[in-house]
Amino acid sequence: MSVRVRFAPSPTGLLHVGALRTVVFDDLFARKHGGQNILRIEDTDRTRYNPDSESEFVETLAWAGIEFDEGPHVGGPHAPYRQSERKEAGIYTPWVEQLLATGHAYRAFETPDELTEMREYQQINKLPTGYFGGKWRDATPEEVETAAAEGKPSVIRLRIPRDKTLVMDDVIRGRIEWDSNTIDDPVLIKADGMPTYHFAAMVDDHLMEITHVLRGEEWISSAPKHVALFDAFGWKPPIFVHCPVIVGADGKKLSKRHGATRVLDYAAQGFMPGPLKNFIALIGWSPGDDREVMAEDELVQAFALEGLQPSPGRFDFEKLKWINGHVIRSMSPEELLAAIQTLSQLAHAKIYHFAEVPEDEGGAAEQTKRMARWASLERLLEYAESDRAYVLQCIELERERVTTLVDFGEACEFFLVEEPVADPKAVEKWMSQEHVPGLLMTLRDRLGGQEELTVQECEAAVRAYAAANGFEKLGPVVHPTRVALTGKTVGPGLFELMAVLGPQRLYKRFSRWIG
RNA sequence: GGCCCGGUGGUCUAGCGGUUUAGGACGCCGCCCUUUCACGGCGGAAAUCGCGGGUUCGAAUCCCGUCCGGGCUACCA
Repeated sequence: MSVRVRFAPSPTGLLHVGALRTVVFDDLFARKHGGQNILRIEDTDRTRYNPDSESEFVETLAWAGIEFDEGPHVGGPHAPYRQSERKEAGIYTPWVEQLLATGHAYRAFETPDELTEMREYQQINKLPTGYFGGKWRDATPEEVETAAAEGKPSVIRLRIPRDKTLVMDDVIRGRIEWDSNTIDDPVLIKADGMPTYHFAAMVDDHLMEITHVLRGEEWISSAPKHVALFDAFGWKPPIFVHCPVIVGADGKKLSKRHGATRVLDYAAQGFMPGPLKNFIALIGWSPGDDREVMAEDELVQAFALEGLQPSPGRFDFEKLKWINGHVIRSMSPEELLAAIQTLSQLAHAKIYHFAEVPEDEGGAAEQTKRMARWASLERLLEYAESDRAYVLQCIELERERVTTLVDFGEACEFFLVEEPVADPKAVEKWMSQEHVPGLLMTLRDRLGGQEELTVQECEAAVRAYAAANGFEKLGPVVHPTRVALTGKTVGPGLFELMAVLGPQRLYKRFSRWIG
């Protein structure tokens, strides 16, 4: 039987990096085995439903380049793929009836208040909390009928068998056992008629012929309920793979405090899908050897459940930056320009850079910075429309000193503006020396009038000046020239940058500094 | 409180009883390259493998205990 996995998010909010990693594993695993990856929307909680959530998922997954073989947007043999729609279609009803008929499930008529009271009593008396079947688990059919006739709202619970050992074989951790007496009876159908996760997800996994369930380790605790459900139906459970969670720098669950958790925020900041997925896959998984930076195909080939790790991993932003920059350096200027263009079309990218920033994340100052970064990037793109070749050369020179796509905007800025803003410190340090006006004039006269320039010509001119004026080291010649041309003390090699700027820009920029 | 999961340098990890003076990567430090910053190269600091007991000729690797961290304990997923 071919491998079938599913990504089953609940549309309650954003798609965060932890969820992305789960899909990445699903995707890698399915592709490795030529199987199918299915998207299923678990929208059984009406109170937490967020109408924007599904489009967030779609946008994020599209950005990440993860495609599904079946799902709400591509259809498939097991449609519909939204649980609310499946409920409407009556898919769950016969299965509940079956459980009721076979005695594996029962109706319970407690009100929420009664349940709260019960839980408080259990906590005070240090008993395990949960519904272990007070009056309704063992109620007579007559009692149930009476309550139903009175129109009392009820839920349907699974009757967890007593005095049994419930077993789940987890691929990562092996066999895990529970004394069934410690497992309370889970609600299968809520009073509003909607199925719970416990019920809908398991029934759907069975109906959709899911072979492997990859989910977060926070699900381990409810796994015995799930295996009991499969037992009740007499179904063979899927293979469970409980992936370790990704935590923040403090070891706690990843949250806003550690920076972005929203995948689209990373996209907006100029991280590319390949490196992000690569990086994230390495938290909790390893190919078993020393490989780290891998191409998509290589990742697919290398992926194996055996490489999964049981312990939670931390999200190391520094390493993400490294891998993103590393991949940037392996790309051609054309590919980079295309990637920047794609980024500029990502709706969330612009939103991110203009959105108000909360005080604890930098506030207004940070927002101003982001807006400036975005403006620089747009300027780069705009310039590329009129002089694509020039922009490509700029990208090539800056490629090895950026870590994200967005960085290219500010990195290339001095190439693109008429008059680069000069860093006052740089000016103070290099421009007040006596020889500077003469130096700039010499270079301007020698290079500024040419048709075009090669790197060699630029280098020759600078070296000639140094030799003619008795400079043994190039520094005092190079630095002022760089400041005159770029306004900065850092950047690409001077000769390369001069050649790219070209004679006309050189002429203008030198002239600014000559009386 | 109960049940469950986890524990190799700061971080991600390799390791599955002996070839290990515990390997790689990020980060950090230094050197080299060099006109700067970076990239790249080289080198370094950094882990008594949570701790304590066993088992064994031999344990990070197996067993038990213990501590610490985390999850669940909802008519949420």
